[in-house]
Amino acid sequence: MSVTSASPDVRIAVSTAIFSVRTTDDGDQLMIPLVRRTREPFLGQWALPGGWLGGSEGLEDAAGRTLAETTALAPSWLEQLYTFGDIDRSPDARVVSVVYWALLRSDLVEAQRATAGAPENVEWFPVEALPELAFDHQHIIDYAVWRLRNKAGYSRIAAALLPDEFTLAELRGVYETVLGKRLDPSNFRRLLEGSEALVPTEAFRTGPHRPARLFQYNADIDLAELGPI
Amino acid sequence: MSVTSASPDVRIAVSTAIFSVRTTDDGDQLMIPLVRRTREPFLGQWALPGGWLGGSEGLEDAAGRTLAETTALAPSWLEQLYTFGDIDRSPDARVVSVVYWALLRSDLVEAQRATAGAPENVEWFPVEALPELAFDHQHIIDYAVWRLRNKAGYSRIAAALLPDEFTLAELRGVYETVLGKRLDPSNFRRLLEGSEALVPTEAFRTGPHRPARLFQYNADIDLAELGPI
DNA sequence: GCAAAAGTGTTGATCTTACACCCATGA
DNA sequence: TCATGGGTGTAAGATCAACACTTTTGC
Repeated sequence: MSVTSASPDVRIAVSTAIFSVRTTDDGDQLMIPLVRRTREPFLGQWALPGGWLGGSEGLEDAAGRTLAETTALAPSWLEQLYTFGDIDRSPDARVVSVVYWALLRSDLVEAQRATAGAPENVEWFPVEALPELAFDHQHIIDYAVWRLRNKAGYSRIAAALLPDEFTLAELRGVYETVLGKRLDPSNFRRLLEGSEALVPTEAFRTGPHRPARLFQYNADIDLAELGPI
Repeated sequence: MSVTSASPDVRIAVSTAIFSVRTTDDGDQLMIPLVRRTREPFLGQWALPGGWLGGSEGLEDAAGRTLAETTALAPSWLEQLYTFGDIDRSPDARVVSVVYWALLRSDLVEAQRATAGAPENVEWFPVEALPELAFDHQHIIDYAVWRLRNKAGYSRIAAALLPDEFTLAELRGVYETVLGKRLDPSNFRRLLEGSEALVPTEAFRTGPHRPARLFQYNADIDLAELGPI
C-alpha cells in the first residue's frame, strides 16, 4: 500500500519565467530575461533564471529570490505555473522544477537598468525570438506565455505591467502586446470603466493631442481571481 | 548569483485528490476517497492518498500509481493541481507535495467496490462532510474542489465522471452535483448539442417515462483545453 | 388517461462588436 | 486649422436565462 521509502536522489529546482513589456525598435514587445549557463550541462546556453530550493525557504520565496538575483526587482505579480518532473529532463541528475511566472513593471525595469546596469550573464529577449534554450525551457516558456495570454483574457492581470498611474491607451497597448491583437479603444474603455478595477485620478497625460486621464488600479479588487488559495 | 548547492533534506511527495459522483441516501454527491494514516505524524487521521516520488517515475506516473493503489482503477482524467511547499507543512520533515486531481467514472467505482470490496484503510467521503484531515490537506481539497467547479463551468470535463454512454439528464445531473446548483434542462440540452462535444447514438434509456437518447463523448474533441502542454 | 421525463419554441435581457462621430489639445 | 488621439453614442448580432408548451413512454 504505502511506498517503501523516500528518494534522496531527486533534487528540487525553482525557476521563474519573468515577463515585462518593453519598448524596442519594433514597437512594444513582450520580453523575458534569460541567464547564460556557466556550467554543464548546456554550458553557455540560455536558460530560465532559477536555482536549487533552499531547505529553509518556501517555494514562492525561492522564486522571489531568483527574481531578485536576476533583476534586482520585486515582481508586481508572482504565481506558480507548473511543476515539471519528467525523468529525462536533465541529462545528469533527476530534477523536479517548480516553475513560477512573474510580471514586472516596465518602468522599474528600465530605471534599474539605467542606474545599476545589466546584471552579469542576463539578457532580455522577445518571446517571439528566443535563442536556443537549455533543458525543456522552451516548452516551459511556451506554456507560460499561453497562461499569461489566457489570464489576460479574463482578468485585469496586465495592469501589473504598468506603473501606478497610466492612461487607458497605455493599458490597452499592454493588452495588445500581450494578446498580440488590436483592441477597439472605445469598447476597451467601456469594459474597464464598467469593471470597478480602475479608479480615475485628477491627473492627465499631455502630448500632441487631447490630454488623457490617468488611472490607478483599484487596490480593493484583486488583479486576478485565484480562488481560495 | 547561483545558489551554492542542492538541499538533500527536502523530500518530494505526490498526492491526488480523486473525485467521483456517487449516489447516496442524500442523492448524488461529489465524493473523494481518503486514506487513514498508519504512522506518525497524524497517526490515525485521514489524508489524501499519496506517497513519495520514486526516483525512476515521472510525476504523473506517481499520481497514477497512487490512484491505482487506492482505487485499483485508472482515472478518466488526471491533471496537476498545484505544488505545496511551505516549510512548516509537515511537523517533522521538509516535504514538497506535488498534488494532482483526478476524475473517476462512477460506474467503475461501484463495480470495483462490488467485486473486490473496499481496499484497506480507504473510505469515500462527501466533500461537504469531510473528517478532520492531516497536514494541510483540507486546504488542498478546498482548492481542488474550486478548480473542478471552475473547470466544469467552461469545459466538458464533467463527462469524465460518466460511463461511455449516458443521457443528457444524467450528464446534467453530474453538472448539478459538481456545481451545486440546478440547471435548466432545455438550455442545457441546447448548449451541449451546439458544442459538438457529444455524438448521439441510436440507443435509448428506458424507464417510467419517455425513452432518452444515449450520447457519447466526441473523441475528436478534448474534454478540456489545456493549451500547449 | 395520467404522471413523468424528453424534447422544442419563443421571448426578453444582456453582452459583444463594429463603427460613426464629436472633443480637446499642440503645432 | 489640421492632425492626433481622447472620449461618447448607437445599432446589429450573438449569447443566455426563463418558461410555456408538445411528445412519448410506463402504469
